[in-house]
Amino acid sequence: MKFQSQDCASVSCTDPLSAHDVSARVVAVLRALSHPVRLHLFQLIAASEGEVCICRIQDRFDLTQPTLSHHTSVLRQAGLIASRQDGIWVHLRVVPEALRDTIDLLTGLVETVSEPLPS
Amino acid sequence: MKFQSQDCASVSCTDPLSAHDVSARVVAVLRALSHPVRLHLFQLIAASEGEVCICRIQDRFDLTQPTLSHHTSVLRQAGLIASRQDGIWVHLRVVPEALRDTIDLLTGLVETVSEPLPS
DNA sequence: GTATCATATCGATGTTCGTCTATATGATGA
DNA sequence: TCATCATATAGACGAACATCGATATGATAC
Repeated sequence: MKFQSQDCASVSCTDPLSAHDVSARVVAVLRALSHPVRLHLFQLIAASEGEVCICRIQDRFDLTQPTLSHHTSVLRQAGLIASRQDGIWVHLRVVPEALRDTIDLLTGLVETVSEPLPS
Repeated sequence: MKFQSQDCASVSCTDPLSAHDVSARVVAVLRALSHPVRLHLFQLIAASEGEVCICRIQDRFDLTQPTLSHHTSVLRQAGLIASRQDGIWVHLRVVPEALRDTIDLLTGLVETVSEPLPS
């Protein structure tokens, strides 16, 4: 008898509650933070009281000004930070709500695994 | 008088508790999950009871087998999943501890912002 | 007005990533 | 042994990304 063109005997996997658009936004946030410079940048801004001037951040990195500007732009487009113009300077602040969905999704995944047998 | 070659009058930003190696691992985890296919893949595995056979996952994606194999490899190298060989088949399971540091770091960032004036 | 500053944008370049086809690996059944 | 299966690996190729130098933008001081 030929080898049955069959899958293994394990149970099929099920899709977790759709929410495709949520996943898309979460992916965008994860992508924005998945670069060492941007994660550090975000940490610096978050650790500041309220907001930080970009000029105070530049010398923390061994990168040119356009490169830093690019990274802040990525964070801004992901909704993770917002900026306020103050004369010549630009002050950055974190938008904490932007992380909510991401944290919730990751936490949910861990909990799903920890409790494999929901009654 | 010339324009002072000076920074703005805002306060300097401070580095949050070093932990450079933690950040590096967190970045690796974020990178691994920052692709729609891999996030979905991870969700499918996490939503399964204990583990899933790869053969059960393939048809959920419109991708070739080598491409899926590549993505599972990325998740495995990030420590997010582990695999068990069972004859011809390979079963995948989530390693929930791998997400701990990442969740903690992100949660910490949000809390830092929410409470701008620690006494 | 002009000069000078902080920041943003443009365009180029090398590197990394995602995907594919083709093939290898290693296990199973006959 | 040999054929067939599930999965992994190799190599190629185009797309996306990180970085840079050069330049633009727009605000301030004179």
